[in-house]
Amino acid sequence: MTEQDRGHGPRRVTRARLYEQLMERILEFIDEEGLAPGDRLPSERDLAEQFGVSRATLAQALVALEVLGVIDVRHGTGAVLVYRPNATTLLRQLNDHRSLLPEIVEARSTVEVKLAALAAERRTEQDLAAIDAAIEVMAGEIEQGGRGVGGDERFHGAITQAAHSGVLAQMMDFLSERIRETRIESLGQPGRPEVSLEAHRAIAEGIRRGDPDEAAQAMQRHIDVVSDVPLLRDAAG
Amino acid sequence: MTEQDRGHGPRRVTRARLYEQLMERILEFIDEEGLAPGDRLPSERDLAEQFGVSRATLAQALVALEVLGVIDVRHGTGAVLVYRPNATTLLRQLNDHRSLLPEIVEARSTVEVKLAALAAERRTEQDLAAIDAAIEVMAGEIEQGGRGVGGDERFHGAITQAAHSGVLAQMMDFLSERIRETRIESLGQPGRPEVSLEAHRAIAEGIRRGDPDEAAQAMQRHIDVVSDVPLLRDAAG
DNA sequence: ACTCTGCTAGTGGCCTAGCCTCCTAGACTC
DNA sequence: GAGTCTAGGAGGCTAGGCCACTAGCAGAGT
Repeated sequence: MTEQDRGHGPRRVTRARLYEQLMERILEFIDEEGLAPGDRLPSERDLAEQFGVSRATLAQALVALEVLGVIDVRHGTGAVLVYRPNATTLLRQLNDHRSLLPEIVEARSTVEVKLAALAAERRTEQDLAAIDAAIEVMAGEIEQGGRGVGGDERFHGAITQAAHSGVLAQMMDFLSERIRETRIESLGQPGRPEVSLEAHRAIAEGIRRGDPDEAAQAMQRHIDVVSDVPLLRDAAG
Repeated sequence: MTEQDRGHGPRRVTRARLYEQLMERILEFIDEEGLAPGDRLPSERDLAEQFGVSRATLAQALVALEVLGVIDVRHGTGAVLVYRPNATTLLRQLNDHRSLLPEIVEARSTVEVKLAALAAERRTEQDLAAIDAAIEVMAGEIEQGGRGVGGDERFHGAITQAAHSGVLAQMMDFLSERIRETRIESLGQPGRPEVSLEAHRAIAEGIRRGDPDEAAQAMQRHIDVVSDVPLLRDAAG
C-alpha cells in the first residue's frame, strides 16, 4: 500500500502523510514480531528512532492506531496491543471509505426495509408516539428553514426501536455512521426535505395500520429517492 | 460526555488524554458554528491558541478526527469538514468499544449461522474446494505449532463466499473487524485450535451434504464455544 | 521469612520553538 | 482578459525539554 495506491476517486490527491506511512510500518512490525494481544510495543523513543521520525509524528500514528482500536496507549506503561490487525483489511477500510458507499446503501436498504416491516407487526402505542413525534420535529425544523436533519435521524431511530430487534438495531448502528453522510447530502438538495417528510408520513401510516407490506414498500421507495445523490453517482462511476 | 463518564468497565481508569478532550471540544465547536460539510475549520495555530493547547496536541486531535472520517486535513489549505458529526453518537461509539462485544457476538452468531445454512443450499463445487482448502491451511498451521488464525479466517471467508449473499457478506465485513478480536483470543487458549478445527470439519460436512439445518446447527455450536472467552465474560459482568 | 513502603528508572503526555513544503489569492504582465 | 508570478499563510515535521505516571525493586519494619 504505497502512495500511488491512494488515488481512488477524483478527490484526495494529497500526498500520504508521514503518520499514515508510519501506521503501515508499525502494523508490519507487529506482524513480523508476531506480537499477540496484550503484548507491549517498544517505547515511543525506540520506535521513533527505529523508523527515523520524531516522537511527535510517532505519537500521531499511535493516536490513529488507538482510534482504530489496534492498540491501547497507557501512561507510564507503554502501548499495548489490543488485537492483532490484518494490515490489508484495516488500511483498505480506511482508504475505500467512499467507494464502499454504494454497497453501504444497499445494506441499509435491506435492513431498513425489514425494520419497517417488523415495526408494522410489533409496534407498541409508545413506538407510534415516538414516530409521530419525530415527524413533528422534522416538520418544525423545515418550517424554520432547516434541513430537517435532526428529525430525519430521529424518525429512522424510532422505526428501528419499533422493530424490537436487537440484532438489526445493531446492524443499523454500524451502518449509521456512514449513512449519515449520504443523508445530509440528500437533505441539502432543494425540495428534498419536504419530499422526505411526506415519505416519512407514508411509512408511518403503514406501520400504524399494522401492514408490513405497505410499510416496507413505502420505506423502499423512500430509500430509492434518498439514495439518488451526486456523491453516490460519483462513487459508482 | 465528560471525563467522569468514561469509567465504563473495570479497566480504563486512565485519565482522558488531552487530545480526546480536544476532540470533544472541536466537535462542539463545529456544532456551535453550524459548520456544514465542505466548510473549513480555523487554522491549527488559531485553534491551538483558542483551546489553550500546543499545536502538537491539536495535531493529534485532528488525526483522530481524520481517522474517524469527520474531517480531511489538507496540506496548505486547512482542515475541511467531511460530514457533520453527531458528537454524542461518535464518542459513545469510541468509548463503548468493549461493552459492545456481547452484542457483536450476538450479531455474528445470527449472521454466520444464516450464512452456513445458505452455503449448504447454494454452494458450488468451487466453494466446497475453497472450504476444504481453508481447513487444510488451518490444519497445517496447527501442525507447525501455530494458532491457526490464518486458516480460521480463511474458513469463515469461504463460508461467506459460498452463501452467495452480497448483503450478508457486507454485514460480515462490518462485524469482522471486531470479531477478529475475540477469535484470536479464543484460538490463543490451550487446545482451542484443535477444537475449532474439528468444528470446521463438521460445518463443512453439513454444507457438503447440502443440509442447511445440520450446517446451521454445527455453526451455532462452534460459535457458542468460540465466544466463551475471558474478554467477553469480563465485558458482560 | 514475610510484608510493607518508599524510591527510582523508564514510560508516555505535553509543550515550545523553529524550519520546511505546499497552496492560493491577488498583484502583475502581456 | 488571460496568463504568470509571488508573498503570505496553511499544515508537516523535527528537536529538545520538562512533567506525570507506572511498576518493580531494595530496604525497613514486623
